[in-house]
Amino acid sequence: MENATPTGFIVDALTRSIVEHRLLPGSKLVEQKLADQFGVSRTLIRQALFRLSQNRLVRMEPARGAFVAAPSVEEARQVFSVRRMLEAGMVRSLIADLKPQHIKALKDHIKLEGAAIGEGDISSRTELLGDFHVLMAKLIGNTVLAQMLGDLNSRCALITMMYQSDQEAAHSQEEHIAIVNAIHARDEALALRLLDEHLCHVQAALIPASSPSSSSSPSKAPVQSQ
Amino acid sequence: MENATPTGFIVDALTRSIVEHRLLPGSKLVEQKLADQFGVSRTLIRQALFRLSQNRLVRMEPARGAFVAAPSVEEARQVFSVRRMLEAGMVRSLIADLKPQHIKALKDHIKLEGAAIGEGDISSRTELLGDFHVLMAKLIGNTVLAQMLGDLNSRCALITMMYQSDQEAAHSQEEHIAIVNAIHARDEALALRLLDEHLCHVQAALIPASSPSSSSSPSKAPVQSQ
DNA sequence: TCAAACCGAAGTGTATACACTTTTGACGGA
DNA sequence: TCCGTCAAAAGTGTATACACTTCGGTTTGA
Repeated sequence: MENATPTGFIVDALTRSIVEHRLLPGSKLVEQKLADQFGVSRTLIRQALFRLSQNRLVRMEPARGAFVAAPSVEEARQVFSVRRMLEAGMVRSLIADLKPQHIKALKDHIKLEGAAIGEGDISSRTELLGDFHVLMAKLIGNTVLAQMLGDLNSRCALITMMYQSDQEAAHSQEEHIAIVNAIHARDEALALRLLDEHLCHVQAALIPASSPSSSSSPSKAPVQSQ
Repeated sequence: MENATPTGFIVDALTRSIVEHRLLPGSKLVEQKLADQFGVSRTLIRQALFRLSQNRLVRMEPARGAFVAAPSVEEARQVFSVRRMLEAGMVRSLIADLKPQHIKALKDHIKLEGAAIGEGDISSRTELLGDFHVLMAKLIGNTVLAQMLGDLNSRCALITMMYQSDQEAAHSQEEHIAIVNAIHARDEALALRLLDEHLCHVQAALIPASSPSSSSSPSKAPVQSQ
């Protein structure tokens, strides 16, 4: 995630602010204020906002400005649907060409998760729980996939951080452990089932009073800070 | 694809130029020249180039400028791997909740493909053959997925257009027909097998003297126009 | 002859200026 | 009181200016 360019620095800073809910969904992002805050000109702020709008973390309305995105329940559902598709294929690939160091990397990662959960570090915990999935993509050597999963992650990290409780985080980690064990045993059917359940659990925990299952709910009125 | 904003117009125009190989991979994109050409200032050109670099159609090097991307064989392999994962899940979803109008939409689309292939309109043919896959995403009501597939498509359309022959295009369309028939028959196993084969064929046709199957080949030196 | 240093041209990176749009709040009439 | 109008303020959209980096070619010293 290291980004040396000024724009990259601003993008990272804003991403953190959004994901950690220091900027609430729906908040207006006024260019000049951000420019003053970061000590740069509007030029760089605008570049950063455009990049964030392509990540779907920010929504831009012509001549009206940039707002922190407020993903609808329906959008979250679609994102998780895509993740299930991607990750099923990923686990198959991983099992098909499994190496000892893969298992070691996954287990090491789970230890990190455990540490963050134990310390109650919510920001780091959310990041690590998401990175577990990105790590699998990297292990099968598919950087394209890894980046897509990373984007999908941050796209809904905003929701994750808002709703996920301590208990749910711990539960997520237990499921990660079970998945790694199934992979280790090269039990593809079990790993796929566990993964699908895991993603469904995460999704279900995020969506408060879920709409039945239908599509295209009119995006709920977001928080309108400022 | 309609985009009313000036930047969007420039992005679309450059995308077409790249995909249709009027701009060759590796070409340098000088901001002032493009600005003169489009009759706007460098500001808008820069915005467009940044957007294209996030699509991976353009690669930007700090203080050196923007270049038309030259995806490596390895990257193409990864993109197709991701597509296979996504589209397998998509076809399952589609069959699970199949409606008559879905079949109609797919068959209508195939007719369009046939027309473009008959007329030898290479640009339109490539676009339609790619849109077949996006259409399936739209039919299952997943716009997130549809957009991802669209991005993946354009990301390698550059390669597709470069290598795909008339014969291969016709072959692609025949495979589309077979897939739709399998979907119509709700034969999931057959549809999945045909889809996987189809994507493998497209991929194989694109990659000239493919590296065996291993990962992370050092990206080959691209065409260095100018 | 060759290589390293140098200089000007070309091009990118950032800041600023200004035009145009949207918002806000006050005023006036019904 | 309420609604429509209008003007000032705030904010976005685009162009331009200028500093800094990179690239090519020439000169200079050994």
